[in-house]
Amino acid sequence: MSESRLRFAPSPTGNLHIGTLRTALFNWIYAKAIGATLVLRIEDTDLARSQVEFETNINQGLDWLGLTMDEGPSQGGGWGPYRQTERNELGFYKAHADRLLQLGYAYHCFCTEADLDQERATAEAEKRPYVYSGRCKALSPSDVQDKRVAQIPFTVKFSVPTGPPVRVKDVIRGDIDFDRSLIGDFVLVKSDQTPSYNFAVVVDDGMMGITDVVRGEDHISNTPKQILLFESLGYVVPKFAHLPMILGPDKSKLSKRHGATGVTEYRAQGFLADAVFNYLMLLGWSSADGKELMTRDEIIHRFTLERVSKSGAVFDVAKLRWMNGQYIRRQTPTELLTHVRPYLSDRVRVALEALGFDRFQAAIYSVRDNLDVLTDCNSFLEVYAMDADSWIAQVRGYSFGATDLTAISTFHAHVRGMTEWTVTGIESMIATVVTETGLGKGKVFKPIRIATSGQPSGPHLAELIWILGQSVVVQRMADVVALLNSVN
RNA sequence: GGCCUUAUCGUCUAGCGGUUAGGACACCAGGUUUUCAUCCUGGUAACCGGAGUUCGAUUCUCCGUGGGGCUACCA
Repeated sequence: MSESRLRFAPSPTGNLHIGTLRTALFNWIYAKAIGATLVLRIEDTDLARSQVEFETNINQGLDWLGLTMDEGPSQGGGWGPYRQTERNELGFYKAHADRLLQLGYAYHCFCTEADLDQERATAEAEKRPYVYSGRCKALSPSDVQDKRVAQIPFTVKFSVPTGPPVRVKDVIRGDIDFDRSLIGDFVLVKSDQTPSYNFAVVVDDGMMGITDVVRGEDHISNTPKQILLFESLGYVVPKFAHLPMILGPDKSKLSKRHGATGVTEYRAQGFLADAVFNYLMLLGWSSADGKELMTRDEIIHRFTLERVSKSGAVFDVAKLRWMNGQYIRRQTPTELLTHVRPYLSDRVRVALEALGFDRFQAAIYSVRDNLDVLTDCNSFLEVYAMDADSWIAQVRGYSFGATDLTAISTFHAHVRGMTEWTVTGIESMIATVVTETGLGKGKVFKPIRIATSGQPSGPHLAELIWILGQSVVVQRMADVVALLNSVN
């Protein structure tokens, strides 16, 4: 049993994003691969943007993908609470800030936003990189006391100690050095007395015993700050692994302007959780044996951080759709029915349910090769849902020739006389029609297909006829024969 | 602007000094199928540029160039 503890730490400031989900996925897989505990921590310190509904959405997304968490707000665990607002109420961050203040690693800063803007503007005018001047560090204890008594708003800032470059040891990217003089003193506690992101992360990772941090590449430049904090606080610095970014077609960070980014949207479009899971794993990681279609277990057994790539990956919906189709085709009739059912339009669903369970299931299974996403199902299932009026209207649209009439009437005679209604029976019956009429396959199948379904293409003909049912087919053939005779 | 990072077919990627540079998606062409689709077979298509190291660089080093991220009292 490994002592490793990983964490997935989303902030509920929006619906679960596909990129965030990817991070969760890699954490989950890695946790399974090394037998680690995976913690869900809700980073809701941004009071203005955090909302409960987003946390709900995140949980739903994780559930959908089957990304179970070992500890978290709803799972509980011995290292809670798991929401930063709750941890703040317990004074965790305040205690750590006080400790840093006492140790001299932090100081009170009374600079206003305007002060800081000015510093920034000056730096820019002088074309020199901006770092906070640290002027409040020079305040004497009595000055600080006076300002606090006067209730002047303040932040607590970390005083970056001088020293050699901070080295981030990244499992995926190797060592990355950062010059401390360029880091600049940064905010630990905001003026509303909530912790800043970098501070909260370190306090929580430290307190929760996190050993491995797997997160997006966009956090790399935060890492030196966090390392400094871990060290100042006396916590063991965890191992870091920064995942490459997921990009839009224009190669910039995947965002809303590229289209759907919400996990919920992909579910709504009819993507299967397994397909999304598999596809997302292939964005920035590949198995040593080159296999692409893999079950979760197969991925777990093959996964290593060493095989994660370093460059960003463009999200390609076309490949996701292909993969989804592959997963759809691997479903059993029962599984497919379960997955397709929620996507059926009311009209199609009612019509199909009227066929009885067996034919309902068979109807859905008969169109599986046509589906890329589940929402495609309605258009392909339309043949089964067509009422007599629209069927006859379709049939009238075609001009049948003499051989067509022969094929249809011969078929009519046989189908009427069938005593056992099975797909194989229908297949051999159609074969009989072919030999009996002496017409080629094409000259028989096509008119029969149009006469029975009103469509020039669709599911396998014998299956189609079986699902439509004997009475419907016989009735339709009688109607078509009558129609054609009246026209001639 | 500064810091960090990255660079193989259009896209996802394999490659870890010597390969006909491989696979997948997409695309194109055949085939199977009563039809659409599926499926099968084949094809087009890539090492960003320049120096260096080396007998030999896609691979190692440096410099460019392109891309990306960060640069907040957002996470």
